[in-house]
Amino acid sequence: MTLEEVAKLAGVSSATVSRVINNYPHVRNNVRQRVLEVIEETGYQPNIAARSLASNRTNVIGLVIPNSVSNFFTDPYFPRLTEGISHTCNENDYVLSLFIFNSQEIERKLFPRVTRPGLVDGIIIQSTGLNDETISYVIEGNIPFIVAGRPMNTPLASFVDVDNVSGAYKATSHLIQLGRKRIATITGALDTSVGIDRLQGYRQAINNHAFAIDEALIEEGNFTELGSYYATKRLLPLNPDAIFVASDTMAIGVMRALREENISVPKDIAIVGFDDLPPAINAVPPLTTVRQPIYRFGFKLVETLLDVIKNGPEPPRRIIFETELVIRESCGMRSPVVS
Amino acid sequence: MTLEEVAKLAGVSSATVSRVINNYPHVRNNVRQRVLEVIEETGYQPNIAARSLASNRTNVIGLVIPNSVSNFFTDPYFPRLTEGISHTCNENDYVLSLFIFNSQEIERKLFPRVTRPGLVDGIIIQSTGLNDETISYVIEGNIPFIVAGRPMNTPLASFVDVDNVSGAYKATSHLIQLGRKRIATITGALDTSVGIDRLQGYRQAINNHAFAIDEALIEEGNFTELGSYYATKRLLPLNPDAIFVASDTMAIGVMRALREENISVPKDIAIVGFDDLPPAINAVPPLTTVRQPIYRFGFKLVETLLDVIKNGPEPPRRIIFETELVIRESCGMRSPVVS
DNA sequence: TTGAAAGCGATACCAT
DNA sequence: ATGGTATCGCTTTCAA
Repeated sequence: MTLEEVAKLAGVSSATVSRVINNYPHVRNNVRQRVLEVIEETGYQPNIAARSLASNRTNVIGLVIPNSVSNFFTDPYFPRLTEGISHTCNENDYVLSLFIFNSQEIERKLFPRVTRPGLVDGIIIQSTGLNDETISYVIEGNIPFIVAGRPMNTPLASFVDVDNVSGAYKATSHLIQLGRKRIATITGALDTSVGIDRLQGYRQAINNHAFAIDEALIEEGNFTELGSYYATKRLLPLNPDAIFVASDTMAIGVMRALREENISVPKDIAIVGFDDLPPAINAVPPLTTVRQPIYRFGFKLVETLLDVIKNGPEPPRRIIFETELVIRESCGMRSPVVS
Repeated sequence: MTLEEVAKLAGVSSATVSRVINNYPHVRNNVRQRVLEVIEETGYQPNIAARSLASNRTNVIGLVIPNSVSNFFTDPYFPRLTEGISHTCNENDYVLSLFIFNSQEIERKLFPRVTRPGLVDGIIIQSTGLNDETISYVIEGNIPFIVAGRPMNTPLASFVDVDNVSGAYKATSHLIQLGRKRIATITGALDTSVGIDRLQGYRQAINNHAFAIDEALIEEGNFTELGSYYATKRLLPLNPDAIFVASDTMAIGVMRALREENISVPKDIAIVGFDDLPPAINAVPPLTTVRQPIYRFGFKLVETLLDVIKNGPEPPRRIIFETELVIRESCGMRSPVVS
């Protein structure tokens, strides 16, 4: 069943059918009705490939996960983000294609295919921070794109991010205000902007409250539960009384390590995480954390990308979401209301 | 840059360039070389939409998550599965499109779009068990498809599944052999084939070992951590000494509930989970569980779907993976080797 | 408001 | 082994 056949059945030209399908204004109402009836009866569906070829738009956007994003499958952050992206695509009648590059080899080989003409209208690329060779691929590909997370070394790129610095600042300041003195941090991977920014927020908070920063209390994590578990073990001999952990997933690992050593949270060590994903609520004790609007983040990525596709890359869009400290029990201060 | 232009630059016809690109045999070697050089120099990339239209193949497969799959964003099972699917698509030069339907309303509205001609060559659809109206949509769509998980009420569909019955049987039998007498189970959602099959395996094991089944010891869960947390609270008054939990994610919720009540695992209550995902290893104590080959599962889904696309739906393919009991500490029997 | 017709950029058949 | 060309099914001018 093609446009042509529908046109014939409705007794109009294929151009008119096309107009009806695409909701063009200047079609007489009874003609529109007749065409819609035929479409209904025949179950006609337009051929997407033909439409793409003729219109030079695919109505597909790609989500690219570079191989350097190591925690795509272990951190619930990404499924949640993907949900927001997918939902927003649906609402805009776009299709989402997923490009996950498991290794640098695959990435090198396959990346050029992502930017082939007639495949996608634009792409969302997960930021990886330093060494972002992926972003240079995209730029070469000469295709509209937007970065999820602050890209480094790429001043002209549009991106959506949360204010990781201020989020980490809030978390750390909170621990300071509760009277903690030896506040450690387990960072994210420090070759990512997220990891770097959250560490910077920690440093600023410590500095602003006139403590000296003890570099030994800074342990690099890698956004995994296991990594932070070991990082905690390394920290314990230094007797911290609080830890700001750069993700909820990592905070779970911290709590596991502390439980093994019979160290009480929050009495002996207070914990604040980052993300506010389900593991935070389900932790024992429930985790105080920095909430970021992940779903809206995904929504905004798509919305902004569609804007870039439509109106061009200039000027670069820079969208930064604020975060919110969610106080539960792991920081030692009971929340005034149950959250 | 188009085929035509490449042809002109190489001094051959567009048909020949097409042959070179698609690795046809009968092209003289020096001609092939010349064309490849021009492609290299110009950075030519074929237009996917045009190719799809002309060849009537898109080289795209769709992954459909019906709205009834409620745990897509909370269970690490799905990211892992998606990884396997994505990787296998990459290897076969296919693109993966993701269709997540968050609500029945969206699903009804959007499903017909998935099967529009020229969009995908075939789809993988996550099974939801009973009331699989989604699968009937696919069948109506008249497009090659394969079901992830055993479909119910759809005898003719090809599918890939794991042997959930025998997996649950192994888990429950293990608890019996360890001398547990009051073995409860927290099931998956019982409107899914996974939930039903794992419960059946539990029943068979109890029956075969000449216990009577105590229906009160069967609590329905919904594959979420929180759901099993509450299910556990409901079970405790019945004094079970073991629980077979139908997923690792749910087992985490069980352990949380037990910890709150100061009930020791495995001393007071032994636990066996299902899946063998990272949370199982990271649990305290490490979780005995039924391992299923999730990544290979994804691989096989794609491989089989490509076979269906190529060779037609008949006869229906039925692929069932075996499972393996992984003994850790939550069942009360120390593993002979550290795993 | 509608129709005719020229593309869009490949593939694949038919010749040679 | 190579070229010519019809064709895929739609969109989008242009003219009426």
